[in-house]
Amino acid sequence: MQIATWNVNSIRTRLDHVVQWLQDNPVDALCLQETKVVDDKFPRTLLEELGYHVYTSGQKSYNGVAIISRPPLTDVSTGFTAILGEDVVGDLDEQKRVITGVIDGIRIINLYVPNGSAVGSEKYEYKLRWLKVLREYLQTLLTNKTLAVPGEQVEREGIEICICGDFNIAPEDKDIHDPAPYKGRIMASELERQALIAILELGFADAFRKFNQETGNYTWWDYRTGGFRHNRGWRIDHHYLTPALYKKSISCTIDVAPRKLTQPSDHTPVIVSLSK
DNA sequence: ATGGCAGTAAAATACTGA
Repeated sequence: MQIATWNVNSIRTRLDHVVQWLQDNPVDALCLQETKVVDDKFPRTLLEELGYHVYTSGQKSYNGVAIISRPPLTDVSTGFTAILGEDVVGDLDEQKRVITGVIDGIRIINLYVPNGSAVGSEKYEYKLRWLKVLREYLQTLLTNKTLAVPGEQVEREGIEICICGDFNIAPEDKDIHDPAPYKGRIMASELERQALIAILELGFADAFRKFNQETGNYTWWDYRTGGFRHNRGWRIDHHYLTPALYKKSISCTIDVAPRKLTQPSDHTPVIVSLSK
């Protein structure tokens, strides 16, 4: 079982790259972020012709997530509200950043965590609030096995979980090419890292760091500063696994090839492989 | 300290990203 994550920065602009990549890397599931398109306009045909099922939660211009899955997903839901209810979630589902479904007993949760703009900004507060609700969402999926519908008990599938996506957080300084100037700044601030740790303490582990402890491994490079050419990047796209899946993981690799293409996304795919 | 580049919506710039 291979599960990949890739922030494509517009699926319509990057469709050729995604189709080519899936032909070269026939993963079981590909989680996309920043699709930037409403569901009706999502370019699904070529992906379906490759033999994939397409599940989307999109909006105009911004955000948007999708799961491209070879077997059909079961128990698909989008947003936090489906699991937590409106009272807890408030307006957080207006931005389309969450989609989940189950294959082979594994719940895949595809996330596009808010960027947060700058520490101290309104968007930063939104990011922290979003991460707090994400923790509740994951806790509910891990433990309660119930839907948020009052009085209704629903047995949920897929208690083993693979969270993946664009977290917009570098967990450690070694995930940043040059951490010093970014100390305390967006994607590296203490409160963001603490919020991520609080989530991982529910029982998730970083698949990539099981296999590689080195710095210099990045998943995003800034368009503006020739970042990729100089490998001035950040590792902000992650897979987090529950213990049984973590044990079963046999590799987690960053594929830098798509970042070298013309007109690339600023992110590149990350793939986790799980043994049977 | 700011902008660099890129995508979207829309028709020129404004907004957002990270």
